[in-house]
Amino acid sequence: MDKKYVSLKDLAEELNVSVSTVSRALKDHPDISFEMRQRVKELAEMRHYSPNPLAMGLLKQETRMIGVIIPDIITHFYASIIAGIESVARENGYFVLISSSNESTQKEIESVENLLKARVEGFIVCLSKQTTSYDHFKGLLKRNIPLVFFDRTCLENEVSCVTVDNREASRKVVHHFYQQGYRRVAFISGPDYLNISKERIAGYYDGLNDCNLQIDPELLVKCDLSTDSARAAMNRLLSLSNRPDAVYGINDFVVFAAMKEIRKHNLEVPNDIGLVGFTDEFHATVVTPELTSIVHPTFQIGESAARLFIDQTERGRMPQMVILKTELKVRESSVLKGQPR
Amino acid sequence: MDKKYVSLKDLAEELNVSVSTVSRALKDHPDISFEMRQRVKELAEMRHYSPNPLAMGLLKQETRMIGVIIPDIITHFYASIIAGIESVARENGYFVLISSSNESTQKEIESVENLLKARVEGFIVCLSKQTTSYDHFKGLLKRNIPLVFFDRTCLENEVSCVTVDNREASRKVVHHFYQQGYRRVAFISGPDYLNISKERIAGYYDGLNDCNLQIDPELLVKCDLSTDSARAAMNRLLSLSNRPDAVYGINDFVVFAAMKEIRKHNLEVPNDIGLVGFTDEFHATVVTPELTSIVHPTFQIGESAARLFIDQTERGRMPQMVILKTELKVRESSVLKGQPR
DNA sequence: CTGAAAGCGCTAACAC
DNA sequence: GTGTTAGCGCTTTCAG
Repeated sequence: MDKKYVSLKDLAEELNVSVSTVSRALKDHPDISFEMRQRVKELAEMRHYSPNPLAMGLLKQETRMIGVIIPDIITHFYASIIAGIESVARENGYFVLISSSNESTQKEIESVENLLKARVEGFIVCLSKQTTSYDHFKGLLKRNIPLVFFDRTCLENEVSCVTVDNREASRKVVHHFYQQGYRRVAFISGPDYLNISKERIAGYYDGLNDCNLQIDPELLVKCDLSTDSARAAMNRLLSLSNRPDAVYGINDFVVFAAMKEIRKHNLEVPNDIGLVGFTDEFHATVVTPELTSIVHPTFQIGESAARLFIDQTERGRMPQMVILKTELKVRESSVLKGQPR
Repeated sequence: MDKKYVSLKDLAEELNVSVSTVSRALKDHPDISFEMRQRVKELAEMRHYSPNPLAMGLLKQETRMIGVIIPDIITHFYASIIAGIESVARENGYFVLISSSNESTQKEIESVENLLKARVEGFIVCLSKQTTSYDHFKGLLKRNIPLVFFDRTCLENEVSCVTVDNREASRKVVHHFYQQGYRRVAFISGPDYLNISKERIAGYYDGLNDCNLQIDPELLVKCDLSTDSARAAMNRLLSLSNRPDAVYGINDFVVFAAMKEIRKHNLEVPNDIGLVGFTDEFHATVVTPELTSIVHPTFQIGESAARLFIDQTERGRMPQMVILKTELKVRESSVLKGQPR
């Protein structure tokens, strides 16, 4: 099989000039005569020349590759963020190498190592839900390798992060429930060490306080974000002697599980129990009743993360924090059909 | 900023030997003394040496990168296939570069060009729904660049393809409807030039014939796979003087749209109209009633595609066709609650 | 205005 | 056993 790509050398030979002349001509170096530039460019065009990124990378010590580590790629939330990252990356001439941690710290560490071996220039990461030790990321910082976290973050003081106004969002949810006439608002949260859990819990409390609702520890339950544990959490709520009349879930996935559990108990959404989710995945509009949810600006999260990354890599910017606004999209699952109680 | 990675040269200098000695020692070349091998390996370990893939790629003219082009990354179907591709790729030391066509032929062509510029070794592709001319892929074949299609395929005689038993699957759907007592089975298909449309229509006819149901051209409607056109298609069916009592959709997405339209007309699933989808995305179990659907073995599709790719690249295998089995997962949307009619 | 040469990190053929 | 050298494709001094 013959060579697949033409090199500068090939062009040079064909034109009977040196490689360096060709190289310069293609970059419009002023030293090169106009005529020569024309000739070179013409031939390059004709032969479909494209510079070999490997050679460039080797020379410049840069690969134009960004390593992205996410818990998984099949959740709409992450897929959509990746789309955002990709779009900014592409605009700036970067490629994206994706690696899934499958929510396992072990695989997350491996992902870092593998991507490093591939010589990515830096990382954009959403922590696995298991991860509580951050040594593998501290190592990157020590080596001055650019790093950006989104959604689930850590080391916030030293690393660029992109999140949403989790606390404010949660507060809005409680307000909304209150306005609809719900009075016993429960929250199904995630693991305590995750920033998103902490922030959303804080906002939940804020909201309860704002509305003069009593904080009842029984109404704050936790799950590990899996379907099973979400169901279990919902069951705990349903078995309370004084069960909630509204449930807010840390993400839509959890809420879908809760919804099924509620139905199993022959209770009805929204009249017996109001329901609000977080993320607003596509499915939110597919379920019946349609799910009220905090809209996560997923694509923009990706875009912001990529932009922070590039700022850091190319312009040496200091780490910064970007907090995006969310919005409560009210649908059927939290709107009382009868008169508000 | 100092150098981020240690090179063979660094190791060589530290050990006062030549670069080639180090290189050979690390590969357990028999020429090198056992003692030297030990010393070299030890230091390499200590310094976290990892070979520079750019240098290797330049030398060997290979990048170990696979270009993957998909209509989009946020649909569960594609995301899940990518996960499959990635898993096999990783096992075999390949990286995956993903590029979305956004269902546009133009962007598909650009994706090919960009990935080529990045020097991917070959492609795994699912055609955009717009694509009817295949010149950009023929070009790859001419240049002997490995190519594998999945799901939406073309050039089947010259290119490796991974699909599912579309025809058989459709037939099974019609049989199922028939057994449940449905008699006017409609099919919402996609654009005619797509292989998946053709094959599923063929199976739909097969099924009707098997069951001695009359083929009524009014019951075969087409959409461009968008929500809007799916809704329009469903509306056409609902406005028929003799409307269908069962609807089969070319994918779940289309069926969700149809479901909404049915509800708008105050008809009930499954009693007024039975519903079956294709793909079995996660949402299938989230909607009410839960959706009966053909289970698409998405992860395996990805795995197979990647394996075909590697067979072709590394073992020079001829193009082949892999057809995976599907299964009908019966849920609520197609099971009559009252007595079968 | 253009060419020669070095070097990015690595391997392999060829010395010795 | 180990070192030397050339070369993969490219840019960039330094010469001329």
